[in-house]
Amino acid sequence: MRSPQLMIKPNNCHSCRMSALCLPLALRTSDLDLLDNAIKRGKPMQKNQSVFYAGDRFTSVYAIRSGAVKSYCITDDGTEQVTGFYLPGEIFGWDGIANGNHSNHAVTLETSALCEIPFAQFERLSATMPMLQQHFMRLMSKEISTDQALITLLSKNSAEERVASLLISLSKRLKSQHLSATKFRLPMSRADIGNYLGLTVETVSRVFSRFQSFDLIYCERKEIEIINLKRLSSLAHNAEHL
Amino acid sequence: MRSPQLMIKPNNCHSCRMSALCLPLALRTSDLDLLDNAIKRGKPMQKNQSVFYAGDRFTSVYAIRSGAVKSYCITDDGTEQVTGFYLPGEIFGWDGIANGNHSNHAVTLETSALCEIPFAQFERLSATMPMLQQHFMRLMSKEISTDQALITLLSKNSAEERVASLLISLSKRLKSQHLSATKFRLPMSRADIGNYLGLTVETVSRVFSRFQSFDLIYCERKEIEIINLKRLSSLAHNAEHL
DNA sequence: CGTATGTTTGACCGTCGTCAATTGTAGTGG
DNA sequence: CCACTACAATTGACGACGGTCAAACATACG
Repeated sequence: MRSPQLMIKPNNCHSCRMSALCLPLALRTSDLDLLDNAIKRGKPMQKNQSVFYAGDRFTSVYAIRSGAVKSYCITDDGTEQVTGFYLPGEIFGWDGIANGNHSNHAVTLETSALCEIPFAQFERLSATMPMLQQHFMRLMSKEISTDQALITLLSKNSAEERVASLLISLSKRLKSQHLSATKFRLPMSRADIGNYLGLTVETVSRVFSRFQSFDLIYCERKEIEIINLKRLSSLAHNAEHL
Repeated sequence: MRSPQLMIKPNNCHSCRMSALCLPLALRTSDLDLLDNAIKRGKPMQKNQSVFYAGDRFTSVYAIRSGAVKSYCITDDGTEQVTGFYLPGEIFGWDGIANGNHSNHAVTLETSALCEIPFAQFERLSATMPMLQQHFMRLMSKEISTDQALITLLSKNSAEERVASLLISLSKRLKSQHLSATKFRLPMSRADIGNYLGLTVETVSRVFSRFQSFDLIYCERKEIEIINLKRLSSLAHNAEHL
């Protein structure tokens, strides 16, 4: 079941092609070694596995090497609220630095390989490495930007604009990882998309159908191809920071 | 024009009744002095004054002593998006730690007194004061929680639930500052409320009218009194972290 | 006092949610 | 390997919530 690429494991942060994302650039080589020892690598997980639960003690953040993860929480009335999708090269798990407990659940959407980055190590290292601390604040700040982009999306945009924005966001993020920007597999279900975008499954499905009839995209279940990136982008006003 | 209470200026952080919110509790007295010198106090501002603009170099965060502030940004299509309301005792201006520039505008909603807290000082002090750094991360993390609560509100809740949530949120925050939880003045316009909650002015107005006809609230323009806090709270599922 | 702005209310309509039925897909065990 | 089941996705019919447009009204400010 494990795909072969999961076996490609860089044995340290030096050789990992994602280190630029996970780690501050200005890190001295000696410091990188320190960090390198702290990180728990590997952890190949199959679909629908929990990375952490809401309420769990916050100990680490996680970088995605391959696969995809969604974060969500359960609202007071017991319904699920998807709070984010995370792709290769991205870090998640910031929630709950505040009170020491995760406020979100995190589950894999497909078979995934993660790096666990223990936070205690970071705090210790931060004392001597101001860059590290700054880097983390930037990552948190980026999370805030993303959330605010989503807020704008939800309060101002139509169903079509929301779906277009998500597709463009995924496309851009994949491209930044040197993957195809126009042809990819959606890791999440229509229900997850709808939940994230504040729409019902039915509406999401209808929008996909409409996009297809307009030759904006071609899609077959989760495989998707963006035919007219330009026009799709013009619908996606708020995808920049999503 | 300046209200008398603006003249009540604590001349240092020690005597400020809000220091518990602005500053980490574990700060040693000597450290507090250092910080105290860094903070620019006073700055009484009248209504509709900009605290900072989007794009401004990020230099400080701000604590509200009295008055109220809204933050907002201009989306790609040129429309305003209100991103937050800030009340006495609260800190705003975190946005743009990421890239060194504010991503939001901030304006006073009424005559206000602010404390400007230069960030450079904090970064310098952080080296020797781990608590300070941790405190700041917590505050940022709180911002993330708030945003996610708003996302849930926007994607799952009706107009009535959204308005009720905002009212309850304001009520709780005022109460935490030892102000009345049931009778207060809304610092923002209906338009701002609608913008923040993803509703039109007309809808907000209608909801207010409906709440009034159900004897949940009594309101006359911006003066508001919560008559039935219990029932209003039951409508506000997602006000906890707002 | 007059104008600009904010607020309320009404009538109408469109988008999206709800309910329901159908089809397609993936995973399981005989 | 195929049948069976569970689940995901699609499509249609209908209705409600909230947006749009318009007008009246109240309030703040010069």
